[in-house]
Amino acid sequence: MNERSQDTKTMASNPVIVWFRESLRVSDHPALHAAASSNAPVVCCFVYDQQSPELRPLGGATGWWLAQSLRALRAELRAMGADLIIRRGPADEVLGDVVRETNAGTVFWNDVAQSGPRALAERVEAALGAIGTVSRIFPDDLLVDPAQLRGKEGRGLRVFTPFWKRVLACGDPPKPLPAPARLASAPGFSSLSVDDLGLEPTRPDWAGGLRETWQVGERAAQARLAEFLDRAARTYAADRDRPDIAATSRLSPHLRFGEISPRQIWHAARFAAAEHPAFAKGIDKFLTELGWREFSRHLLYDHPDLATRNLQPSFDAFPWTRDDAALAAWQRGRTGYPIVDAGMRELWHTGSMHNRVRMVVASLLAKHLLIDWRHGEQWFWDTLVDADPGSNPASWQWVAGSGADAAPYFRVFNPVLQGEKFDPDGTYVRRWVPELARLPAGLIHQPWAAKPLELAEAGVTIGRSYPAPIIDHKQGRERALAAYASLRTSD
DNA sequence: TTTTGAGTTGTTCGA
DNA sequence: GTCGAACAACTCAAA
Repeated sequence: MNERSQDTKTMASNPVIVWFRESLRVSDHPALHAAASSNAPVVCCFVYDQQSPELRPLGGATGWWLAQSLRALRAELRAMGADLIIRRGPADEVLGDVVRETNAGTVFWNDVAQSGPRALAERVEAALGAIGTVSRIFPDDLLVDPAQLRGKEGRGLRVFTPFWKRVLACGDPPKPLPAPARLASAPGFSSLSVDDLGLEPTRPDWAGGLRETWQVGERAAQARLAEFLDRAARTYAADRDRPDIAATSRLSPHLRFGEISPRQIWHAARFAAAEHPAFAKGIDKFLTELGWREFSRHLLYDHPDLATRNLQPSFDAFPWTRDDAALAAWQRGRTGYPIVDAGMRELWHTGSMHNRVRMVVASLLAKHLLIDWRHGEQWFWDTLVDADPGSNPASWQWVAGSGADAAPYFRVFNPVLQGEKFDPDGTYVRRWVPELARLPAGLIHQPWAAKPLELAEAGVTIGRSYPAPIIDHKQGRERALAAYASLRTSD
């Protein structure tokens, strides 16, 4: 009886809309939670917007991930009694259409604390306001609001350690919200299918490796976090730099699309550290990595053009070279440096690369090859499933030396030493560069130094089955140091 | 306001 | 093999 009258009342009220942006999940989703609490029918809407100039277009790999993530979200919502309405077009126009179709009085969404997405959201809010619709916006994608974390002269902090101390001093972020048990659904509005968005490759189908590698979606993200905290967090501090060991959380693409929130990660990690004191060190280190994501997005908040402009203006005079052949060799994993080639091939196949190796490949491109970091950033943007608008450009600038708290110019990675130090048995290289698999560990990171007999036994011919180094390390290093020195004398 | 100390992730060289 | 110093100077944050 009660239920029935409740239903009648609910059906009578106008629906509300939840605009899904980056938070492709149902738990700890402030906008969805608030919409569900209103007891009105909920229309969940995703707008694929390639037209609004405020948004950076997705890369290929993130596009593929988005398609999988939308399917997972739609399944979650259907299990709760609602559907996901997918539309395409400029978000302000599309949401206006959906409001008119549904007669909704309120649109809820989670904030994305970046100037582009915020500018778009402001246009949406204005368009909705013009037709008498209320917008309700909730903080979501960061632990701390960048506007609340200011240094002198109102600027954002540009050194990581004080930044992270300030974030920690803010105390725990809000506790994660539960997923709504069920949603009062509004019936049948037209929707595109995920296939209609054309986010997935057909010919050639380059996504096979991505499908093999990843389980996409909120449930997979939660499972991965639980598994990491249960097992790998214990050794994380010691092993996180080892690409040959599965020591990292691999949560970054899930975070990128908000399949899991930073608050959920924070609280789960703190809980695990309290349960297992032996994990505390690893977990602190892990949370620091969450801090780098936070730091990068705060930088992006203050510097919307982070992906295109040097944070240190002195770098505008840097003598980058143009070398399309070298860039292509780097992209394809044919530089002749095994650790670099392994990383670039891992990237192409899986849409990801171990963090340590990202630094090595980036250093080779920007320093040995003197190729503008923006080319590397764009390649990563297109090929990484976790390509993040903050982390990706901030990290590239960090390696190149033009960024915040950046690596000093004289820090040029030696790809042989890095390989020997972090992939000591050559396991990682053997996996991704199979033509070198039969070389012994002592030679696998510098095959050109092997004796003819050793190469013959391993079936390797330098220059034929595997390239000679694209540039001699010592020579490349000296050239890089000279280029960086020119910045200081040029003004 | 001025001063002071510090700043994710390295490499090389020479003792 | 191991160890410490040099590799620069600057910007940043906080006392």
